Amino acid sequence: MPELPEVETVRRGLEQRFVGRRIERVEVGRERTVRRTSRLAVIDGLTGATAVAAQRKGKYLICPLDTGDSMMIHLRMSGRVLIEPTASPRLAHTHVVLHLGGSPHEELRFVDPRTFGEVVVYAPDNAAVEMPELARLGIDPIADGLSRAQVATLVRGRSRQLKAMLLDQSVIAGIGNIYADEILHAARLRHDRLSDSLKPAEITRLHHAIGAILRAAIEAGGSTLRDTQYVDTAGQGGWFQVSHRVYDREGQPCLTCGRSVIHKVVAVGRSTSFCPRCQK
DNA sequence: AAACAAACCTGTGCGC
DNA sequence: TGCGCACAGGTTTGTT
Repeated sequence: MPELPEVETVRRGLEQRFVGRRIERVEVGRERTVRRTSRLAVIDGLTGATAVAAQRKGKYLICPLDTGDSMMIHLRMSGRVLIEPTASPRLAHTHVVLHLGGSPHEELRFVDPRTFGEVVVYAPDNAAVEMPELARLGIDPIADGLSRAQVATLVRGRSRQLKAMLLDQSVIAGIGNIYADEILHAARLRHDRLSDSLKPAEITRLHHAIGAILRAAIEAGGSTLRDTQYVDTAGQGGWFQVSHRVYDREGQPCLTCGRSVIHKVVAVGRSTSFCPRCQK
């Protein structure tokens, strides 16, 4: 599912192929995708506008517009942003279409089978009211940078299970289930270790793992799993899944030590995979 | 403060 | 082969 590396890959696609192109016409199919505001608000807010940048905060995509408003897109679990030729057939569950100016004739398509995703047009000056969750986001390890000292502060300031802490967007923004498991494996730490129990060397490993895993995943264009349909704006999948060392590898040998990878459902009902030998 | 559950959806993959 | 059902997951909200 789209987490920081996947969303960052989409952001780069928007930067290259969406920013600077006037939105000539807007179609909103399913109202649920624009439930935050309304069909009319999104059509009015985007028609004639041009995105001046493509930004990312955690898993949120934000495009400031030349009108002064901003467009927010969240992919949630099954959302996709595709930029495709106007003449090409649209996928099922295409809920929002932005016809782009210039050539070639292309349109931005928001596709989302499970309809958890959102497209919002809001006024940045009023973000505290219209997009309150943005203000609650914690540090983005890539966009903001995350120092070892900051990680030390985060883990010492609370007594939480590490996986729950990594998944908490108000602590660190952008990590989801896949990268939480991969980061913890790389750091050789169990998901249920309490944050305030980490020794200095373990904090160092956690800090390093967060940056290393996320950067490698971005480099690989994210993870495309067999059951998910994550693709970038050009419709291409990522390939970081071939580098997963524990996620979705239940019963297979740990690539570090050979011990069978364990799978269990932990807090928040999230499936979790880890190596019982490498991770302590 | 932290853990836990439920809710929102629908395509997929499994067991029978 | 066909059917039904558990499952997947990001985030918010409410409860323990």
